[in-house]
Amino acid sequence: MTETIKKVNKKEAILKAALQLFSQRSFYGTTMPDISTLADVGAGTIYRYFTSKEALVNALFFRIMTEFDQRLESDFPNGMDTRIQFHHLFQSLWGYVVDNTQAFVFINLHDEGKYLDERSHASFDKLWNFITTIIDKGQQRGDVVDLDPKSIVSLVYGPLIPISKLLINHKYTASKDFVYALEEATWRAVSSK
Amino acid sequence: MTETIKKVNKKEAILKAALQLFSQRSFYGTTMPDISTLADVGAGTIYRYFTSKEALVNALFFRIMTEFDQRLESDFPNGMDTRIQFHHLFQSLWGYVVDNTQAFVFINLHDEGKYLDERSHASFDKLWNFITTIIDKGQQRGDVVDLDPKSIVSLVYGPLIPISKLLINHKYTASKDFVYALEEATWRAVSSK
DNA sequence: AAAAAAGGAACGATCATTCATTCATTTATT
DNA sequence: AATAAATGAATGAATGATCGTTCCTTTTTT
Repeated sequence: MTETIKKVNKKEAILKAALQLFSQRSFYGTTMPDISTLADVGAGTIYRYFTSKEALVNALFFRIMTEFDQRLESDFPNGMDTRIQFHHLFQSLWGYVVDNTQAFVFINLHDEGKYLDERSHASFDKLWNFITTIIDKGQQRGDVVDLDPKSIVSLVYGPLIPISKLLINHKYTASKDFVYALEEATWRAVSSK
Repeated sequence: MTETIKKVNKKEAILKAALQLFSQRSFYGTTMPDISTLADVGAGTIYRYFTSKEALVNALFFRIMTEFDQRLESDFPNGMDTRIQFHHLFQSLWGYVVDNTQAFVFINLHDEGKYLDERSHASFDKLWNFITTIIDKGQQRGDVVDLDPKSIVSLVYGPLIPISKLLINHKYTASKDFVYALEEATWRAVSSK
């Protein structure tokens, strides 16, 4: 199975290099030779795994969004009350950004790119819709303030964008206590009480 | 003075076109021919006003950050209490984003670009530092929750990033009442009480 | 030995930028 | 006032560099 392992290694090396460069320099600011050099593969090898630069960015975007969404949706406390659900949402959101800062920067740098295909857009919408649904149910129970769900999702998700830039530049450290204090502050904004 | 007027018009046409294209397609995704076509000037004309593509993006970034900062700092209620200062901050922040959505998208798409010079970085830091100072003083008075100022600034500034993307796509309308309700929600997060 | 994978030189396209030239306006000369 | 000379803003074809991609060759695997 050396063959398969190598194949996987090459493909993963390309995706890893692409993530690093796209998150630092953006899609158009990154060249295929840049990626092949960092991945330590020949320029032509990339095209054995991805039909084009666009196909590569879409494969990466879709994979990252799917992993992100799974992290939010897995172990979600479906039966529990709103505050507990919010706790799970907030902590898994912050947990993902702390553990995958580069991926989160990549997402927010590219989510409006015209090179993204339908599948990529759908994967982004899936995560956004999941958060919206949680907020929506909280509102139906009367636990979440009666505001446009889009605003509330932005209130929860938005702060992570500047935070992820600080994390990348090592100008921020997200300790457990820290994140919990921010959860409480955000809950104060979102709660109906 | 026809000459001067024409000069100003060309320069402004170039900056206007550059803002539109950079905010839609990013710096590297926009070509100089793209800009000259949209501005309705010859390709070489851009180089009469800006020495390079980098000089153009820096001129634009600096101008936009300076205008944004002036909007926040002008008429700021320096003597007043924290809640009133927060009201002014929040409303001028949202007011700017609603009136200059394209500019705000441009800022957040390019603020980490390696093509930005020292002057551009300083203009970004100036705005960020202004907000930080307001939060800091509120904390000293005991009115603002005792959290890292960077987190609090992100809590106030961050939500505007997804909101600006929704505004660009005409999927969000920011009415007066709406923004005021969000101000109150955000104040609940930020307030020490 | 045959087949698959990998490599990288080479290709046409397109990039940022340059520069010789045009042309409208101002200044100088009569 | 009329005309000629000078100016400099504007242009866009041309340039060298670099892009994404291809394809022939070499290496590795079976």
